[in-house]
Amino acid sequence: MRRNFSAKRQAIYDMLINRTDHPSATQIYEDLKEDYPDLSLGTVYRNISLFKDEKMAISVCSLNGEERIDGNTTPHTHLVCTYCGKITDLFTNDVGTRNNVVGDGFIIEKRAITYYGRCRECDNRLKSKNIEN
Amino acid sequence: MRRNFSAKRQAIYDMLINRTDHPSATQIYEDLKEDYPDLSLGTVYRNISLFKDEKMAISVCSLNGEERIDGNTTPHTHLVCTYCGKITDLFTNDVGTRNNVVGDGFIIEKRAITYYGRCRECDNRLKSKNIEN
DNA sequence: ATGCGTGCAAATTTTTTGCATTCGA
DNA sequence: TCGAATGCAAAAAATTTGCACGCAT
Repeated sequence: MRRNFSAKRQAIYDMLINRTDHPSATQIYEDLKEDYPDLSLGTVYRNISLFKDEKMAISVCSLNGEERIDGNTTPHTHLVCTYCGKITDLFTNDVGTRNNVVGDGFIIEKRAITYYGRCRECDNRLKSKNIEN
Repeated sequence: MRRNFSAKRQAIYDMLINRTDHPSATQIYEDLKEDYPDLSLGTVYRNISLFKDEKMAISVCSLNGEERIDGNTTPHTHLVCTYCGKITDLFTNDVGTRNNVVGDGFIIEKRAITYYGRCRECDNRLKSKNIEN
């Protein structure tokens, strides 16, 4: 399938890359409404889904019922403020961890490490499919 | 507010502790329906929300539109299979990372580190509130 | 008796989807 | 021109909430 990279798709992607707060679909929609008054929320969701499929974006977490998206797939750490909902990035050179304080004064209450991938069963299933086909 | 730990609340909590697959609200509901035919989905959501408030449970991630919950608040790593939706735990003694393979043959495609807590602004706000009151 | 916990159902919010139309290579 | 991308609105799915009733202390 040939793919067009439309102006709106580009704008949505730019937002994921340029905004530092890892917006939700609705936040992207609200923001782009100004420049693209005829933008549809469905389009935002459709493109986010596409970006995730193509590994151009990832889900950071679910916060207050909204999924938050990051267009930066470079390995880095996320700082999620559960009080105001702001999400920032922490790159290794920012690390100055003393007493659970990192980056620009962010206070860690909970650390989470999550690996996304495929379990042994799914890996086997995928392998055998490749052989059959 | 004094709190009763009702049979249903206990059953929901047990499910979060005993099930190893980190179920969603709907999954818990379906499962408990057998033993508690009059259970309400609202009750499951209300209790999950309560457990999160009291730090007895955490949100693992949002997978296929459903928030997945863990009642084990001990620090550990989550292995999320994005193919079948299974989520397992990895404790440090399981770690045998060679070539992105960990635990029981789980293949890592993406690593995510997330710190939950409070940003500097919110921390300041909370502090000054405590002084005022 | 008091008030927390729940069922039920409605309401709200988030996300997905079908279809006709528009857009872009 | 032709299929991809979108708008729109309806639908589906997930989550929250109001209210009256039940249950535990």
